[in-house]
Amino acid sequence: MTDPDSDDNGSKAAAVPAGKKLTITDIARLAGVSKKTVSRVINRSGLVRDETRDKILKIVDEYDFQPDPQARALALRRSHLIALISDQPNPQYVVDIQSGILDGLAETSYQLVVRPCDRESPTLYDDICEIIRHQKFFGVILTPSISEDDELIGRLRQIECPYVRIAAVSLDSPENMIETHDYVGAAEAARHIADLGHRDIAHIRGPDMFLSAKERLRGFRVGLAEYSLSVTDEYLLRGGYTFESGMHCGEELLSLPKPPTAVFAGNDEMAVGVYQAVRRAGLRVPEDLSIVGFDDAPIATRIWPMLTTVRLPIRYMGRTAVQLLVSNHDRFAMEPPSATSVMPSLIVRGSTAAPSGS
Amino acid sequence: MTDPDSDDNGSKAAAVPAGKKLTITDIARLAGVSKKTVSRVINRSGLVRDETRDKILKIVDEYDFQPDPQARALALRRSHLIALISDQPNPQYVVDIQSGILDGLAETSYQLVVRPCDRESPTLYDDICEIIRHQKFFGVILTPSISEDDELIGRLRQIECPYVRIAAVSLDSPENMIETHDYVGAAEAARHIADLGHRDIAHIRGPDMFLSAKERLRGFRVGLAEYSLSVTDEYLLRGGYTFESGMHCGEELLSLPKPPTAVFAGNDEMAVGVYQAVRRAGLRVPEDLSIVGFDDAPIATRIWPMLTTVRLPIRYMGRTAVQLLVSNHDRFAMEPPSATSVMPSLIVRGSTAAPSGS
DNA sequence: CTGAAAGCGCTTACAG
DNA sequence: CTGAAAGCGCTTACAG
Repeated sequence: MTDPDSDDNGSKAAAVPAGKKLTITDIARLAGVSKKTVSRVINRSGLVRDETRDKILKIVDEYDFQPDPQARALALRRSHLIALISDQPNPQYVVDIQSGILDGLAETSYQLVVRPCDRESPTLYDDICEIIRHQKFFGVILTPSISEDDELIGRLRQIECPYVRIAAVSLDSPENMIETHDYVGAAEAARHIADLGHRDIAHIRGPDMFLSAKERLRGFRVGLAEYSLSVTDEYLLRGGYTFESGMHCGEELLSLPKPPTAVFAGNDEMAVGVYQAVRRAGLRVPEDLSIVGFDDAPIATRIWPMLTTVRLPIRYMGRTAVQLLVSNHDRFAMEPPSATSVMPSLIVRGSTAAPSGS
Repeated sequence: MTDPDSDDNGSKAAAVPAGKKLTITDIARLAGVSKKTVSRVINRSGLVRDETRDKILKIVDEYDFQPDPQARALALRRSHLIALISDQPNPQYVVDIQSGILDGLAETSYQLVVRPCDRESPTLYDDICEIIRHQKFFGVILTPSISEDDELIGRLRQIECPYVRIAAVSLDSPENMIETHDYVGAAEAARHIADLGHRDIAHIRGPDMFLSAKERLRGFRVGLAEYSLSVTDEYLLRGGYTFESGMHCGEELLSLPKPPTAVFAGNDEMAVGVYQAVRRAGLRVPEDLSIVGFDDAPIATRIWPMLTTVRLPIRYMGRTAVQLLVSNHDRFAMEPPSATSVMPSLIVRGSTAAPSGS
């Protein structure tokens, strides 16, 4: 009655209620040390005798003790919540990135919170900073195109929020970047098209807001240049990374006095739009027009003929991003990733062939 | 020096540091009441004089005070985290459900945590219960097919975790269900096909694990029965809700001595697989085979001809699910949804036409 | 190397 | 209707 620790069990050593979760106090009592020492072991703050540490770790393991996330967050003023901040329109990209992040987070106490955003919102920066502060997010992962927004990054730095940006080129110091080198994939696409013998080659670039649009165009030009080829002005169109814009650009290209024999679309959505334009014109892929996309979206293998495209290891990128983020700021929780840069690869399928004239 | 409240500001009323966030103690001091009274107002526990409440609310508004989520969760033993537990293979479904949930959560302090799962995992139930207990999730939202798992639901009840299940039919008491009535959509598909004059009608059903597969078959049969039609055994195939399975079933149907003139695929993925089979056989959609899908996935409008299919308001379902979940257990945070049941609708496009023989 | 005290920002009985 | 005390389960200076 006078011992506050023996609330629902008389015996001391066995004072571990079955269903109830242990606290750091229970562990301390079981190990015969103070809470502070247990805390030190859990947080690997060193300065604990090996013997003491081992004894505590044994008990922690035995009872599968995990510190309460909310209590910890309250005391540390920092949660174990990681937010994915994204304005990605491609659902497959979103799901793959999430899967990758969750792969990286498996077996840890970190949780993934999803925070889509809209770059058009006038209160975007304030909203993001406010939620980070209020929820005490451990850090955030940013995908294109919001990852390319330097003003947002400035705000994140200001509130000292750890972040990792996923983008086509390096925009930041390496510890904050996953680079996807879209440039390289686009150059590969160019070489493939040139190798097939095409000379009248078009490109439908993505919107200015996406750095990837610029990079894919740049890489494509470099790849063509290796064959002394280039994209002439009338063959260079601008789409919006949407199916509809791809279709319209496709129609425009096909209505040219001399239509191109091959087109590299900035992403698969637009590439599929070009298929549509080809069909509507009563023409065929790849006989009348070779098409290359970028993304390797599911539709690339659903459509007929299957789309030659460039693949990015998106799930792997998610895993790497979270490893980078966590290992930078909690080096005991996670190993740093072996590489922070990934390479796109060309997947050749049925939508590309030699031009029929050749 | 002797007043602990005046840490970085001498004046009392203005003792509100700019960047720092206010706590309930600050609000109490500003309002000249105790923390407990502020807490009562925030939690709407009544028993506060109107005058006092108004004064406090005014200050809460003025300083935009929001209680600390971790402190609250620690004291209440319950967080404001809502988990989406899902084994949905369709990325568009996942993204749409998430968007809907986030719509419902906008302007609240609830956060969405994503927890994909694998029904094959032997430790699935334990893993889910453990994470719920440890993170003190406010509640969970379940999508097909995991939402159809009664054993999991039993475990959730056991640990008293609030949940909402999204499923084709009612499997639970109404306060825990969003019903999607796949049955109704499938019956519509049947009527449409029958109306066009088809008599040799096939169905590719989904896997047993999905209740939706059963319901879509059931609804389809009922719709056909209204026209005194039925699906004969040789025209009833089983797929796996995947593109490949749809293609194989399509090939099987086309190789029949008397192939069907129309097929209702259990989802769009399989429907697109049938397109592929038709093309490989050198035939055409819809001239040689009419095809109807289910989902209205993005690909439905990308493929040629565009796919006649059944649409479910998935984003709306997500919003409704979260409204139901939160309003059931925190009636001040959210209004209950106006309806907990949604209806599928048939979208007629180019993949269906009268049979060529007619 | 280890611990007692105070604190993170809330809420829950218990008084009054 | 309102408040002082204790507690949720952790960690942070500060001692020793």
